[in-house]
Amino acid sequence: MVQISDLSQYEEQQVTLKGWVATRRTGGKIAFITLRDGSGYVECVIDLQNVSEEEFEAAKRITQESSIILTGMVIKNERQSGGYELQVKKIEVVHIAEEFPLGKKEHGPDFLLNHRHLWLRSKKQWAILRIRNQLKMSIHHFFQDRGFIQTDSPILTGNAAEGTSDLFGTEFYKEGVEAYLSQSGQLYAEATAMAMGKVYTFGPCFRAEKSVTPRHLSEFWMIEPEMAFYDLDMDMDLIEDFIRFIITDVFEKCQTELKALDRDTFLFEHIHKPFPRITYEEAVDIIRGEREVNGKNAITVQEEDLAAVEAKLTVTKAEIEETEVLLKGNMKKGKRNYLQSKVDKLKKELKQLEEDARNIPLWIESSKNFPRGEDFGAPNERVLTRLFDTPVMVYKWPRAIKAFYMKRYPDDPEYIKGVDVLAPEGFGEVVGGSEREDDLEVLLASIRAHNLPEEVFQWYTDLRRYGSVPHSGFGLGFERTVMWITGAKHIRQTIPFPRYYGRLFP
RNA sequence: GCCUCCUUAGCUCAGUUGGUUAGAGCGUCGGACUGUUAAUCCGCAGGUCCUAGGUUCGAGUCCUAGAGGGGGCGCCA
Repeated sequence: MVQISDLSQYEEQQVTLKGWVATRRTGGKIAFITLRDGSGYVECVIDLQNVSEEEFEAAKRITQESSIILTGMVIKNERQSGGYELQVKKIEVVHIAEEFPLGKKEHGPDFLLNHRHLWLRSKKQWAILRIRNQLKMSIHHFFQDRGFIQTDSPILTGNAAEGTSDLFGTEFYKEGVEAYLSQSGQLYAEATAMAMGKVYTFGPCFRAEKSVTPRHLSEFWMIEPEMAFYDLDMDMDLIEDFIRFIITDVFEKCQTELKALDRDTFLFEHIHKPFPRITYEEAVDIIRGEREVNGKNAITVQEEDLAAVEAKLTVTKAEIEETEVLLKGNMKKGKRNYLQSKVDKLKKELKQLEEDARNIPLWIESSKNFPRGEDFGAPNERVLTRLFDTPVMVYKWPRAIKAFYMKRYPDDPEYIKGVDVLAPEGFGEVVGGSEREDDLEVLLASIRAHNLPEEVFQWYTDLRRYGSVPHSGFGLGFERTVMWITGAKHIRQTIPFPRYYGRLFP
């Protein structure tokens, strides 16, 4: 059996392809079927000169997503997107599909999610899931090549790493004692690092947050490396190498997929540059417009964005009106369809622009009045990353807003040795990391200060009793990274079957 | 949890200050077409206007409640 992705090896040869009908167009004596087999897409030409009358008639009855086996010659044809087409000689039908619910016309998000099991077959979802696969392999390659041991944290745990409010719990193990689905494997990764040196986990995380947003799932995957004898600077060096490697590797290996997604190449063109490292306090100055970045001011940049949105709003409105006037006249059906779809598209853009025009002023206010000492909100992250071409690393955070296990600066104990990596183009946080507190007494005090139950952290504090060492690690949200690389507008597209508050099926 | 917008045919959407028999495109089905790539031509079918109340001579349109969905914020990865 030949895969579509390998067709270039079979030029001018006869092959048999097995797959599904992605699209089809029939004529009187010629028909076209775009066949997909999971490895790729190929246009197949069914010419009455090459097949029997019966087969041609059968071909005309083949519906979208029917499963078929085609035998024919592989012909080079520059007009086709893959460079090759199949001149069909024989058609075998495996199954004629019922009317497929997903057509060529655009669909709403809820309809698509309800048909996720079928939506996966569409070209963009195919491309995203292939990039997801490549990203996973690139991550493993990066760590494996550097002597890291892949390890697994338990998925069911008695430990709540950062509070219990957003955990899924069950009383299965002992009456009155909650077991939780893990929200992070970090604490266990730390223990494993003390045994193995450098480790990384790649496992599922669960958050019972009722957040229904384009960036949240209740079930997602996270990569959490943990390294013994690493301080924050070494951690940041590793993070930078890591991000640059995975982005570059995916970019090199997934050209076809990125093209199918119309992903612009801005990210990939700038990723080789050094990532700026700024402290929290410097970042606050930038957000509030009190410090400039390469001559760019956060407030004025947003005001310019708003002006641009408003200008575009006027232009779009005029264009819609103009097109609607045209539509009132007489014209051919094809022309009408074209104009109608243009209006639909413009109206959709208009909605988005109106949304932006409503929101940007709120974001500007949020920037101007940002209260020093607090954690960044989405608008603050957005404007900060808006000023850079590459990911930006923000380190040295106020102790009060970060997790209990992060190490204090010995000479500046109100700050901790933590880093957030914010992806450019307004994307926001993809990595959070820190050097861990390795002093037993300081750690215990921190656990108490956060009102966490000391008993369940007994084993964790043991790591500071038996050969405590400086160590660091970080966490990378896998779906967030897929979203970033693919440019997907919604995190729900980055995992085959997304789970979030309100969705358990399919 | 808060703010905001939406729910009309299988899908994406129109539907004017409340007024006869609710429209379009796509898709399906039937037919025409030898090179198509969402958008050639002709024709058929397809609707409890989200649900429950209310106002009115009359409600897809107005009011109230509920359900579902989108976007923003918060929480975060």
